[in-house]
Amino acid sequence: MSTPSGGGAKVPLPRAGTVGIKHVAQHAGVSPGTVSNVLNRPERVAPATRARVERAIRELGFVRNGSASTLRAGQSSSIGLMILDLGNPFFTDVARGVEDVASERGYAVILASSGGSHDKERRNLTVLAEQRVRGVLITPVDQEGDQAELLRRRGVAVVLLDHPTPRANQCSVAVDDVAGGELAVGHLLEQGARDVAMVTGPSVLRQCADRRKGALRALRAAGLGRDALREVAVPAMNARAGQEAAQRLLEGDLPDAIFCANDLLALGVLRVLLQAGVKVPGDVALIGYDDIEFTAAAAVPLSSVRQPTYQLGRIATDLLLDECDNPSGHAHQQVMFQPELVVRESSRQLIAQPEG
Amino acid sequence: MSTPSGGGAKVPLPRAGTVGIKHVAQHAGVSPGTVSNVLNRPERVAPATRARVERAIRELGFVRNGSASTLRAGQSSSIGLMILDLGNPFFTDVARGVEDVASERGYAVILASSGGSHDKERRNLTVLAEQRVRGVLITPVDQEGDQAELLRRRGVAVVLLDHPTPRANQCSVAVDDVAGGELAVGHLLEQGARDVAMVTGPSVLRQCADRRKGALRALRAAGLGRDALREVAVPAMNARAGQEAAQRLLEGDLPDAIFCANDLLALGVLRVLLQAGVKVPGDVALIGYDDIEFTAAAAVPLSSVRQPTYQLGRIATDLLLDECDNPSGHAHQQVMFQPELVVRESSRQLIAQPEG
DNA sequence: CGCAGGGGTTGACACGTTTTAATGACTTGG
DNA sequence: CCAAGTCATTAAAACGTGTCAACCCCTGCG
Repeated sequence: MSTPSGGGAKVPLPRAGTVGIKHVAQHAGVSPGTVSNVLNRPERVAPATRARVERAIRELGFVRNGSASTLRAGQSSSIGLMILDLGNPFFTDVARGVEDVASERGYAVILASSGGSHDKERRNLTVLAEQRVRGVLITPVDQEGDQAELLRRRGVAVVLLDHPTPRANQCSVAVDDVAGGELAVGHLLEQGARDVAMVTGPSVLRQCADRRKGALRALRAAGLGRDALREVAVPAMNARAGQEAAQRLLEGDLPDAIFCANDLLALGVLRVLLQAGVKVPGDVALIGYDDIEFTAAAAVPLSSVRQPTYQLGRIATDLLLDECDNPSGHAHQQVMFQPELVVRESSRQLIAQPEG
Repeated sequence: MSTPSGGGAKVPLPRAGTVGIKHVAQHAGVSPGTVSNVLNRPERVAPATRARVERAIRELGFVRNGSASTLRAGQSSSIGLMILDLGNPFFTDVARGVEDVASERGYAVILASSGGSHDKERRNLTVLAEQRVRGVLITPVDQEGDQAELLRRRGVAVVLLDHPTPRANQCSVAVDDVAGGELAVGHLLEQGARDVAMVTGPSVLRQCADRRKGALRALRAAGLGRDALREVAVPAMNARAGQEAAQRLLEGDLPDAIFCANDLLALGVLRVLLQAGVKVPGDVALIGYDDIEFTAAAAVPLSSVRQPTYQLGRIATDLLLDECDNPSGHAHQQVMFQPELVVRESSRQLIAQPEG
């Protein structure tokens, strides 16, 4: 009974993994169509038949061939998620939000990271397009190339993630980085800083450009010119790059305060400053961006700008799947969150200092 | 010329994204077989023909249908990577190694995270199996269920990642966690600790169990019984869980030293201890595990146990792809790395203390 | 001039699933 | 007891690509 090879096997079972719907059908004594029904509309199959088919599936170790389903259906039931950097907790938090919602709504997520490279972005998007994903969530490397536009023309739903757009023909979810930059630097100025440095990543990254714009705006509001902002650009957005930036700053006169375009940079900067005997915030105030989990546990608890990270992922995915499930009746939305200043020890001082 | 709808379109072009090899063939005035050749064996096609086809591909915005290819080929050219926790830098570092090698060798990576849940692990593996991935790299949730075994039976190559195996019928890449636990606790004892606590995650996790085993071994070697080890088990392996563990420890007498099963836990513990006014390492020595980037920048630079993370990913992927590309002539290997103790401030003291 | 050989191209089929229209069995009401 | 349904199941036709044997045409050699 339990020997699958027993029943007059007209179709011999090749290596496992090649068991198809037909084999199951034969084993259960039904037609392939019925097996398909068991898999996709179980309620249309008589209970007895269904049980027989399900047993055959178990016994043969059948696994549905997703390629064939997708081919037949014309589209898969997965979405692509393209982020900038796997090593940045900001993005992995976003990814958690995406996965949770997708899973709730019966979609699988294909996660890919561009690492900030146009080339990798393009290659990964090609793979996603070939997989006929239902839609794509993307944090683009920059405004230009606009790979996303190509996808949208091909009928793939696209939602921009952590990237606002003025265009009304697509969804986007973002946090106001200009406001965030203004918050951060405004706070530093309030604390008495007059000579502010900004450590920033590649200027093609919108996040960097916008946060810088906000920083300049804060300076202007305080009656300072843009020369008041010393800029240190590094080629990446991780702690190592932050260390490099700090070393460069140590070569000259130190500023009053440093605004880092993200927390990873800030952690790197902090480390080098402390090693060099610079007191934070005594000698230099420091603030980062993203408020990742580790900032609170840093050598000096780091001030930062908080974003609704997990929510960002959730909402973007909701928008995307709404568009997928109901392409015609979908109204594109551009969602913009406001960031929140989180003040910790690293930037508390200056004017308050004289007392001690 | 440039109007695709121009040439006596027998096959009308439906919505973009539905452009198939046939449309391209017609547009270029060749047969579908030739287009396929251009895509897969360009050298067999005459240069002039190839150019014509490539132009048609560009003009029509053709994108190969991966499902159809995979269906026809019987297997895809992607591999699955199943990790325990997206939020742990250890795993994202591993993932970087995997992606780099896979990309070098022409494979795509489908990244999935089980989050330590059997259920999610099983669901994700099912998706991977349905996608007919060439192979799977997996850090299993625990030894039991052995979902990986099922995959292997179905003819999918499987390499265990960060998980050793005694079985000779499969590849595995791991770091000796027992040795790591012994290193960590041995170090704490050398520093004069006598009352050691271990903060650990779910005991089903092999990493936790092995590191604990190593810890006990170190105690035994020092002539101490296993009661010398106070254990605090928390349900997750992140900073929040670490905070919870520290709060529990604060309710009773504090130990001399704390060994955390990973750095995220250690960062959480550190934070709560410092907030409670406990001096680290003055009152309590602390050591973590994994040596993630943030440990060095922590409030008190954290001692840890370093693993060759990126290499782990690279080597595992090499093994997997060797097996995929040459299934018959492949010799299974069980690779085991040795961890390395990294001593920083958080565990330096005790016996040296009396001097100051 | 005829023929062998080979490079270039073609056409048809197979991959495994889903779907649709049609078939068969079985129930119900007249 | 038959007609008209209802419900469960089936057979066959797609989806888009890759492969393979067959075919055509041109060149070079006898």
